[in-house]
Amino acid sequence: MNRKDSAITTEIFPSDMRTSLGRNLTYGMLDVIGRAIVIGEYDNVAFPTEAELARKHGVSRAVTREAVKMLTAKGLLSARPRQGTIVQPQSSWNLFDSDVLHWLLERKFSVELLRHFNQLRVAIEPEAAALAAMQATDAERAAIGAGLSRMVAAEAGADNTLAADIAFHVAVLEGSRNPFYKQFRDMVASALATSIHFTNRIKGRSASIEDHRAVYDAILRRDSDGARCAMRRLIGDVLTLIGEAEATAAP
Amino acid sequence: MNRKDSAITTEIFPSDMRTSLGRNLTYGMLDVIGRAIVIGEYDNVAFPTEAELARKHGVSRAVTREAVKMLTAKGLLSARPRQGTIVQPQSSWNLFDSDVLHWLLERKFSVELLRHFNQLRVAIEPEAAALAAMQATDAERAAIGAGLSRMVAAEAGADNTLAADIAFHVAVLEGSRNPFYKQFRDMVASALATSIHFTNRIKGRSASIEDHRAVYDAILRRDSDGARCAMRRLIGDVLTLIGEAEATAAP
DNA sequence: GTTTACGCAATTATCATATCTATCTGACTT
DNA sequence: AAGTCAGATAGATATGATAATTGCGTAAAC
Repeated sequence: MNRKDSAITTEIFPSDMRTSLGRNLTYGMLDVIGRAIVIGEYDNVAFPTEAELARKHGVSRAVTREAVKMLTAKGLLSARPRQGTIVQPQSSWNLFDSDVLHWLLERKFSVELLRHFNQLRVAIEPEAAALAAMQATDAERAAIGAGLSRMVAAEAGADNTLAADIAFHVAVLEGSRNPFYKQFRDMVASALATSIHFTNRIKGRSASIEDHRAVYDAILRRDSDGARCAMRRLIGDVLTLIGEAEATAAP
Repeated sequence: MNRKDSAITTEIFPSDMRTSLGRNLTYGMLDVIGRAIVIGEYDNVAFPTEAELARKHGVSRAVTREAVKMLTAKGLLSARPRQGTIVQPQSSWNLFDSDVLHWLLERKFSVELLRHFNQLRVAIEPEAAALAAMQATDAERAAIGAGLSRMVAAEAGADNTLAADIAFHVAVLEGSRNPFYKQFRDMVASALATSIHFTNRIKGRSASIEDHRAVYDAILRRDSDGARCAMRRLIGDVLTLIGEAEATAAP
């Protein structure tokens, strides 16, 4: 079969496909199967065999196996002869993988997921700010300041609000000089992108900029406790809003 | 070529191979290549082509491709036609992948890595303890208590010290009822396994047990601030020791 | 002289097929 | 019961051929 005939090709190329993934059949399969797993399509049904998957999507078994292997590496699947391929429990998924994260967010908007995100952020980012206050280089401090400037510019309509917000928070993570903290880039970006629809209407942007500036100022004067508290307040506020939303929605 | 003839087979089967990985050629290749990348074997040399890798290790190209795809999924590699396969910068590696973590730790003992670990723990675990104090179920609280009991038993020689310590900290993470926190299982286990050699001699185990008990007590009485502080003290102590070690070693 | 267009070659991407190996099931034996 | 063996199934591996992509050098065009 020619590649042009593949079901995957017509299914997702070229419009729907995630840009961060490559543009070949293997990545297409990865995306389609990964999304289906996260959606829960195989929750109470047996996962297809390699041969079935290959036939259903119109690709070779080699391509199928490569996609399955990638999903195995991300913790979504495991495969054994005779038993077949099985979906792993969610607890073993690698939630910090940006593909997995993307599929999860794409699934459906969930306030609970947003709360989980921000419960993590409230642990990570204040500590990152504290580390940045102590150890960030001049260039890294400048990047944080640049992020703040972009937020100010965005308020005047000269920049994108979300992009500026992300730039600020990512710059703080970078300033921590700890590779593990830097890993939260994607997570923070996703959390902000998701929560922007949620918080936009509730609370004015100007107050938020003051909160961000407090973080920046503390980092500049190398006040790690101050930076930690300021960042904690920033995210704590969002968390409070989320809690209220859950309380009113759930009664 | 028969599987029994493969270089991988003699290279790593059956003794050296990580037990968490499967026992087939693909996982063998994954382990060998992943380790080589993390060690830095390809830092200033071009990464081999698929054909070369396959020939060098005596396996087929299909197996090689599957291993490369898994490493791509973990962020260590990227592949494009004509350009070849290239090692990604460390910043895009997925450090929360337990394989990557394992290769990193295996590389060589580094106080800096241990510090990075514990700088993350000091963010995560106190917050997890605070969440557990508020939301953990009775069963989860009991699991934390069981971990503490095992630590006491270990002191009397009736249990393994490291395993008990890990059980306690993992139970706290589970008690947070947040899937993102639960992801740090492997990281905390690795950090504890690594740091046990480091802290054992410096500070008595009994003091540590009292610190752990303080966390447990706070969680039991649903005192989230107390749990956060107690856990923070626990890990902060380790961090201080690491800092002192770096200060005396560096100059 | 600079830019564009084109074609070659290298490398990954894909396919098809055959065979091997691990493991589950169930029957058979002890 | 407990152990052993045979068949069936699904993943694991090998092989060789073809397709698609793209970096790069070269020639043509301006």
